[in-house]
Amino acid sequence: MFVVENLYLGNQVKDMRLSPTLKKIAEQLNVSISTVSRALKDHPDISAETKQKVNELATLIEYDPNPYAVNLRTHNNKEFAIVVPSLSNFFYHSFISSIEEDARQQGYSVFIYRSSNDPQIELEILKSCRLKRVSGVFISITTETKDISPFTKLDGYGIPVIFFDKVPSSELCNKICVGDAHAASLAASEILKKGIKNVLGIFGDPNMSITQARFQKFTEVLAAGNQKVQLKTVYAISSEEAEQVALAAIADFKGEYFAVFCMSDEILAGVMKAVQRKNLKVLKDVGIICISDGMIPKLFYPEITYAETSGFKLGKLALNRMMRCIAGSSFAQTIVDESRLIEGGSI
Amino acid sequence: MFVVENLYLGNQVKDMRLSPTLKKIAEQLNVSISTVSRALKDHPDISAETKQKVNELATLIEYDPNPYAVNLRTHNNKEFAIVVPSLSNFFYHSFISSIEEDARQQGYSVFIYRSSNDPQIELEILKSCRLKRVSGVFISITTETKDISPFTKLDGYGIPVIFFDKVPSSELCNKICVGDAHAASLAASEILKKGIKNVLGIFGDPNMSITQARFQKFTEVLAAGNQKVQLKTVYAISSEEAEQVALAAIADFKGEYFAVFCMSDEILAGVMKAVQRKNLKVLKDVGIICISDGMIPKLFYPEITYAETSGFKLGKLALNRMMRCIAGSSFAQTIVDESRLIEGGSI
DNA sequence: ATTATGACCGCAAACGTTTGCGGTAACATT
DNA sequence: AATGTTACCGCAAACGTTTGCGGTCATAAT
Repeated sequence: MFVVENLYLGNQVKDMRLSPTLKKIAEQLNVSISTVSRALKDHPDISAETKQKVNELATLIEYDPNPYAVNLRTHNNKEFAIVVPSLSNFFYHSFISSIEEDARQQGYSVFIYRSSNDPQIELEILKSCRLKRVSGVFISITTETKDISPFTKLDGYGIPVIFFDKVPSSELCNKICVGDAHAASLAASEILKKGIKNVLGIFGDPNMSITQARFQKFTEVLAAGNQKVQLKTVYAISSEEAEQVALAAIADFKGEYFAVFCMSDEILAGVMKAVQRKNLKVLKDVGIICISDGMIPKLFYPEITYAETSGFKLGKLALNRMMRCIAGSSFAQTIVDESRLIEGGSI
Repeated sequence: MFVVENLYLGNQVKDMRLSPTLKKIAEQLNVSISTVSRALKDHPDISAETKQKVNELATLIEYDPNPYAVNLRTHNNKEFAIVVPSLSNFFYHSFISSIEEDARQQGYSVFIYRSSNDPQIELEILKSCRLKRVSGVFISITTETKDISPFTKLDGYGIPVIFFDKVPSSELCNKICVGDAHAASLAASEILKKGIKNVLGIFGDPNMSITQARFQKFTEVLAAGNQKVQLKTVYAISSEEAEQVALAAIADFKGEYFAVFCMSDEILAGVMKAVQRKNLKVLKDVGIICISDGMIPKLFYPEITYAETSGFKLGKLALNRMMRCIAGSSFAQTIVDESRLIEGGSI
């Protein structure tokens, strides 16, 4: 690391304090502040002539209302908060990206908060949201979050809370989630369709509801098929563990064809490393299928077939729901985004 | 997608308006608002007894100052803005993550804005930052941004602007950037060290300064080596293009060993697809080296050797610099984070 | 000539803080 | 007894808006 110190910037601290205000416009034009305020919002009480004068001066000096003053009066700002356990995850990125895009178009800004999967931090963040009187909160809760009363409390304050991805089990809240069961069943069906005999299913943290849902449906669909499939399931809570599991399986199956189902990108990453390490040819030596947002699967050749869980789509759905809530809807809705199978040629 | 409508939430809109304020505490305790305000900030003028009463009631009714009122008075909020061209990029994620982490600890919140690489949107975002009177802005500018006066204007308003990653060429601003030249030279040196004869260098958009810096240094170092290396350089502006280029090269070299230098993750992704498609063994048949944040290289086996550009480290540096600016530093500093080589066994 | 009707505009309070300044009482100092 | 200190506290203005209400004119209706 190296540093270059450059020229002195001088003290041109043109203080914020002298930024354009209604008062300044009013003084300039010899009218009252209220008149200026009303003129700018095209109030019928103000004459066309005055409106014009005001607007001209306003654009000239680049007037813009002070959002803090406005909020103080109206209790109405245009800010959303998105709270996620972690940012190192492509799914959240696309979700955030999706929200940000639409929100900006509607004049909203978005705060990003990261709970680090710590319920304590999550609470602090919620508090911050309450204090800031954000217009709404999108949140994917931590795996440890048990008590959802802080969220309903926020809702009670008039701040809609939309849960997404990691959602509480309660039905008295707005939830937008990935169709875990559906995605798992898509993958399982695909395996059945290909008539594969040996299957290794690798799943994530068994304590997470998402894992349970995927596990349950995957095994169920596979069992319900009218073919005899040999299924082995394992939990792996990290990429490395997944790699180990896969290596062991490769040794076990000694040359026999088998398919691996990876519940998540993380697991897929580990599995693919094992596959490459053992120099197996995907599709020919081993079949791979996973549930993913779609970024990682596209890094390999052949691309990995996956049941898509689109953060982008989820974002659109969530914002939509949020807007309805703000508009006054008071139903608790659970929206499940069913996924579709994206064929990549890996199975 | 399917939807479940659930129970009616009722009209428990416990309006924000009746949230705890200084006034309410004051009335309860029969003291003045100023006394409450001062008691809460441990002002010496207030007696220990009063302080205690106030604090007790305050925590009881969960008082927290209204940030809008505070800002209106003090012109001082605790919010940073991060502006990036796109969010679909691991580097920015780790940068954001890094900033968010430290910022939160210091009581700051962070806004995320995405310019979509559109200078027009970028301007709007800057305006929004000005209106919100954020405490500081971290920005990676669009590739089209020519005029940096809007940024210096912000600085003039007392809002420090820290450029990162994609930075303007002007030296009158605070810049934190990746050591492009250094990273490129690390990669080139590694290639020389391994005594590789044939090299394919794939670079991104030739109009970007980052590309130019990397290209220039890479070729320079390679040429300066005292070995004869056969270097071919190509620009590829997408993952797909990179794949095509690599496929062509593989055909060209027909079995001869060569190394590929990938300027970015995107290019690496394309190249790796070509390698897998042609069933080449990395390290044995072909050497790979790249510049990366480190996520993608770790998805392969062997892991790809890369010169690290750490968004995480950059974030720390940037926040550090920001704090200094807020504290009053008025030097324009350019900080370059030199990268280090992470050996992955791919070359 | 008086009254009603609009059209247009300003007063002032309120939102919830912060803070300079001034005030009061009690106590210590001459 | 007059003065100086000290410890505590409140007044009021200010930050920049929004908005109900009332006011002033000129013009139209009676």
